[in-house]
Amino acid sequence: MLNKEIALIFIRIADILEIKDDNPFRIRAYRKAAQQIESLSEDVSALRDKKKLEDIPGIGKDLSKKIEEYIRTRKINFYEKLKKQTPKGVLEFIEIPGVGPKTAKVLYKDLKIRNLEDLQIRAKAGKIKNIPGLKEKTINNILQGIDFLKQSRGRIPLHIAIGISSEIISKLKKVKNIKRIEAAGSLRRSRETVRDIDIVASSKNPKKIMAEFVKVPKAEDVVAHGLTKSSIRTHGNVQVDLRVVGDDSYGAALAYLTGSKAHNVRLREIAVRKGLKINEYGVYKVKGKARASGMRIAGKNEKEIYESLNLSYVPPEMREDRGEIEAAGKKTLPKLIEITDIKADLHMHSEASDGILSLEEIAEISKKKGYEYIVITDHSKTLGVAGGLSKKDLFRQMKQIDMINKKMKGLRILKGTEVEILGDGRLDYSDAVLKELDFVIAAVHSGFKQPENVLTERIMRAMENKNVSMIAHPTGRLMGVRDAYEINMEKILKCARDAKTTLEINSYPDRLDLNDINTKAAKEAGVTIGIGTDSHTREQFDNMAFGISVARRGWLEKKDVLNTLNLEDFLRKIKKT
DNA sequence: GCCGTTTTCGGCCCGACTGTTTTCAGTCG
Repeated sequence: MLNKEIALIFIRIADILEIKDDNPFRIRAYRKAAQQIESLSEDVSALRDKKKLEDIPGIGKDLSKKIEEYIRTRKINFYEKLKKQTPKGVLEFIEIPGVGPKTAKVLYKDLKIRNLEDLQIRAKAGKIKNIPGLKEKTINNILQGIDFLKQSRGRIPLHIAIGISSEIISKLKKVKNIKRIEAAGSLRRSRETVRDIDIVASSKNPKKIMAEFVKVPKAEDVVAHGLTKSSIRTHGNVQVDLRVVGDDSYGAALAYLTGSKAHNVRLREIAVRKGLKINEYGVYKVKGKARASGMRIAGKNEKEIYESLNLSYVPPEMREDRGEIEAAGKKTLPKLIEITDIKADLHMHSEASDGILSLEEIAEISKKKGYEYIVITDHSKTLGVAGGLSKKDLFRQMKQIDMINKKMKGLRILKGTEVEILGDGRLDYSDAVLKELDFVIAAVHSGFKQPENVLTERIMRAMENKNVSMIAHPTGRLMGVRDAYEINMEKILKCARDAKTTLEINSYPDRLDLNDINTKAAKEAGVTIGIGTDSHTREQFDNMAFGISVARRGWLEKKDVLNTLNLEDFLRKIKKT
């Protein structure tokens, strides 16, 4: 996929143009284009072949030419030229919190500082002097920002962020006069990682809330402390922002802080066209030409904000400017799947392979979860490191499951496996063995570096096997450890649909695989999705919520997901003949 | 650089907080 590479280049171009003080709208055009390209499920090369590059919103004549140039030559001349004009270290400067293009420019142009190290040394030595706008406090902030950047580049996983935010929210809920409070931002949109945590609250006494917020035990230091807006940094170096508004503005503030930015900009553009103005306090009728605040027509809750624009309410997970605005205008938004729609967990490991729970324990917990059925899917023999089951072990487990099912009421355990897809696409058990099972998951755990066509063929061969019901974690990524392996997703999706093989959303927080974008593409291709937790321990059963988040971000409805079916329909649906 | 039921040119979303100012620029979301 070249999409990511091209998106990154466009972001870099925007960064450099910003430092060069170029036309801000031109800069925005590059950023918007990058965001749209990242959201594509189809490879840009495929779109180029169909001559559809200019159909991408935000891509016009010029940018489509640049994309074509990159596909052809793996380079964009314009970018290469820009890079030559800007020292590499300078681009790092704008990643420092509190340092933007203007300061970065001063640092390299007036002070001739080349990189982060250099900056840190000279700032510490007190050698940054006599520069307008750069006094002691700012320099201190820059030094702190560098520390921050060095400690934690990048984003934190969603589940960690949820832990931090719920702890802070439960503390603040106890403060007198607080009316409503919840997490907003990318956390509320359930992005797989978040950069910082945004919390919104309503109260008659914001000052009091602010005072409590900046001294929560989690706070390492206070980044900003204002009347309605404050930021802290936690011991784990995560920034948390709190915004407090009056209760009549709560919905507006929540929508504003939930974003995404791209989604909000679209909303505001629609508002302008209707003679309205949206800010974090509400929706206002604009009087005459003056932008002075006119009559307020919405703001108490999010729903009335969308209604004031004649749009359906958009669930937070969809607010990415990936077509939801258009669908909300046409009132054709999908009714997203809920966690209560789930009737089964399709992917679970017992102590027989690398899990720690017995079959009985798994059954007990699953019953408590309200599931109607589950599938036990231990590893197959070749995956020795994970205690893969020999054929003999597998048959023993099947017998054991029969016995438990006989005794147990209210839950049916199905016999399954997570069978290895071997290097050449053969499976780790013979068809004669596999056909004895109710539900077969096949997965790749080796040979990640095979060339794209080999890996794609390998998975397709597995999908075409009559006994294979589902492919687990289809792209193999492990966040923070390794990227997805190279496969041709378009071919995989087509094959999955034709072979009637389900693709998994693996709910394990480091996997979330398929991801949101591939999930949406799968739905559009007519592929059935199954959601599994890949549980090895008791706690991991709860990860289903993360799988549901991905499904919702991929626009899935109940009918798109295999394990929302009751047992009877499920068994009928997975028959491939 | 993109885009068009007001336009192929002239628009392009909106406000809070900080630090260093003395009325505001820079940064952030």
